[in-house]
Amino acid sequence: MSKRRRAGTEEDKAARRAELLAAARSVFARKGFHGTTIADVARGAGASYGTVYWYFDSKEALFDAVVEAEGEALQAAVLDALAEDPPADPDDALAHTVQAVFEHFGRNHEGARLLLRDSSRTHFAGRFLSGLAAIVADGQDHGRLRAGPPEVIAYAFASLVGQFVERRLHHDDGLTDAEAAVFVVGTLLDGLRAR
Amino acid sequence: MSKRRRAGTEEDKAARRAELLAAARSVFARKGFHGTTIADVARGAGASYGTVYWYFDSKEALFDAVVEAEGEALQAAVLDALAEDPPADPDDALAHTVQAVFEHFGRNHEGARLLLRDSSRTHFAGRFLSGLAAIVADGQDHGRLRAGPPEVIAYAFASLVGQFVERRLHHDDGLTDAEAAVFVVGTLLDGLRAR
Amino acid sequence: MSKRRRAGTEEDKAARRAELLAAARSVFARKGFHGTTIADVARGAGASYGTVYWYFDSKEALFDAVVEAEGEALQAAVLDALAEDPPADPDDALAHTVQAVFEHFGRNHEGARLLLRDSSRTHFAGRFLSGLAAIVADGQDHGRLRAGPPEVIAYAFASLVGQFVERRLHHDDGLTDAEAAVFVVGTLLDGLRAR
Amino acid sequence: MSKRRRAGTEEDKAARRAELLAAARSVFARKGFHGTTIADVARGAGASYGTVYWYFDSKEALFDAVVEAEGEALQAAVLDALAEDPPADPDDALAHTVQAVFEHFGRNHEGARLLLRDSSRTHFAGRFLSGLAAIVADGQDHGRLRAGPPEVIAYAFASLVGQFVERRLHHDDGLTDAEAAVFVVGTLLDGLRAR
DNA sequence: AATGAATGAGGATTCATTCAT
DNA sequence: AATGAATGAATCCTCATTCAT
Repeated sequence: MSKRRRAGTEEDKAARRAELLAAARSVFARKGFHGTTIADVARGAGASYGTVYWYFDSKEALFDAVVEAEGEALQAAVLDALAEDPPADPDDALAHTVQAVFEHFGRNHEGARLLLRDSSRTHFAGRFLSGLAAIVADGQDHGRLRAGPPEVIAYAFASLVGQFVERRLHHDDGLTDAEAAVFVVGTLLDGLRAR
Repeated sequence: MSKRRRAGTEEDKAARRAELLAAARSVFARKGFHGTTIADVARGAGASYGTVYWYFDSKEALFDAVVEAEGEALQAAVLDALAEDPPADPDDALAHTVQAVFEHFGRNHEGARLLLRDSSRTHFAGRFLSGLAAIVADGQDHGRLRAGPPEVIAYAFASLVGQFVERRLHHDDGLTDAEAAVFVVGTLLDGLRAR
Repeated sequence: MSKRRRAGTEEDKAARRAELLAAARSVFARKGFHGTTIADVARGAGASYGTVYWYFDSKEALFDAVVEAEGEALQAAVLDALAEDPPADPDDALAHTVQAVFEHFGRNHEGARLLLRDSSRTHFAGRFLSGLAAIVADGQDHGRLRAGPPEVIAYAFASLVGQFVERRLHHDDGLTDAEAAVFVVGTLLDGLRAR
Repeated sequence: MSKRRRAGTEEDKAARRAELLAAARSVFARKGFHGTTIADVARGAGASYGTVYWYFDSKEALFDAVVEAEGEALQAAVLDALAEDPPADPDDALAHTVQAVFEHFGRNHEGARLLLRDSSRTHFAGRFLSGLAAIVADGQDHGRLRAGPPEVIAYAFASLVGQFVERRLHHDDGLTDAEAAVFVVGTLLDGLRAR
């Protein structure tokens, strides 16, 4: 009578987890953490109420897993982009990275929303910053970037990226994100290169 | 069990409202919209449960009133600062404004949190942006600011301000906000001024 | 500052009570007992919150007073009608009475609703029944009405009246209440007169 | 503190729903819609607070379900009675039907109260009237019933039934409902048959 | 007499989480 | 593994009533 799913090998288990994660991703992105109920997620995954708790300890843990995965996807996207079109010099790396992030989020609104709303919960920036700071430091050492605390500069770029992505999620008017991004980030870079 | 408060003249009423607002401000800043309960606010104001509803129609309305007040405080702070130390030329105005915002939030962490967390609810940025955009446009007309869409540039500054204020709320390490702000905003300005 | 009403002679006091009663009547008729709040009544009377409690002990007492007044108005209307057009013989009295009730409620929808909705609270019928039963008994003694318990017969008439008035409150289609009433009550009378 | 109930097969689920419905029926009948709390119902069913909401969407929905069931029970009772003792001729059908209703409610005070109090909420009459009107029309066509709008006549009978049932709920003095009903409805019928 | 602020006990509803099956 | 019924704490909001002024 009850719609049990197939018995389940190891892969099945992983697949089920992935389904739940996907459903959660979609709902969290759409409704935010507080607006999402476990029931939403279960329904979205075609799973049953308690199943969510078989795979995740709590709503919190589920959210964290979703954000974790999203962060990894972003990182992979950036690495891919850099591998495909390697930056010529250190401070080019900064521009390329930022560009890659914009592009990733341009293709992936759900991910963007996920990492940016409930930001007090995601601490997304943190993950991203150290990498960016390293790039900045490298640019300062070997490129033409002005001196200054790398984490602060990295934070500035991350902020611009985050906010411009968010901007795109809200109004679609005016110039594209991509264009806005190029302009603003370029301007900040110019400032850094100045003198 | 409970002592009734003085019945109240007009001033008393305003005072009571202010007390509730202050309590709400504090709790909302600390716990966010969802994390805050009406009971928290009432307790914080030394008032009784239903009293909150005598002064405000709903939790939502209370939150809006708090945010509204906070926005006005910010605006006043900026105007004061500009009046006290009038900018010499148009693109100085931009720097002064941004500086004033940083300083206001530096003195007023609660306000910062209020306007920045639950940002999807506050729509704080919106109010701020048009003013900033006007300043940018002016700087482009009469100052030395590079051409480019003023709203986008304004958005960039607002983003930096917002994120750096938020940054300060989280980690107190490294250089001061003020310093960070001066550095980053200065850098962006330099970029704008660059040829 | 506070909009005190004129100081108040005895008549003023009575007038105030009447205002409150009128407001209450209107609101209770429209929203029923549970749907009505003291605030509604106060607002309707242009009075202040606590004033209601100066004149009435409780919501319940207020409601009772309204119903009481309404019952008296009905009684007066019926007496008036009978005085103006005195029934020729005892079982005519029954028809006239019922007719008068219909007409009164036809002119006075609010009153009808008041006495008929929340009927478990109004016990309206009770007041009306004894009078009606007396008329029936008289009709049995001196008219052509069939034998049978007068209270039961009275109750039957009251029921028909009440329900047909209520019917009118709900749908305005088909034949008029007056017509329907004449028909049905006439039919019942015919039955009573039969053999 | 609380023992969880058996988890439940399909039948268990239906049984639980039935328990809740029964409890609700009893409480609603006793206290009316407004007087009933969800907690009352839960307690009455030996269930927990939220369980009510597992089976019903809202208090309103619960009430509707109760009324629905009650209406069906009445209908079934009438059909049974007519099947068991088929009316000889068309206007007998009217008497039998009315009689069956009286008897059903005589056995089932809770049901009566349910369908008659909060009547603005139950719209019970509506369901009943069309059937009755058909019977009346038939009686006019093939029986000895006087001409006149069938819905109005049906409404009259329904009113009498309803009010007499309600009467019995309030005072138990004098002659039985059954007797009263027979008398009054018989009288109305006599009127209809007259000439 | 009148006011209206203050109180606080409800009451409906939601939802994360548990657990028997 | 999976189900989904059961739980009950938590929360928003309403409103009759009181009472200091």
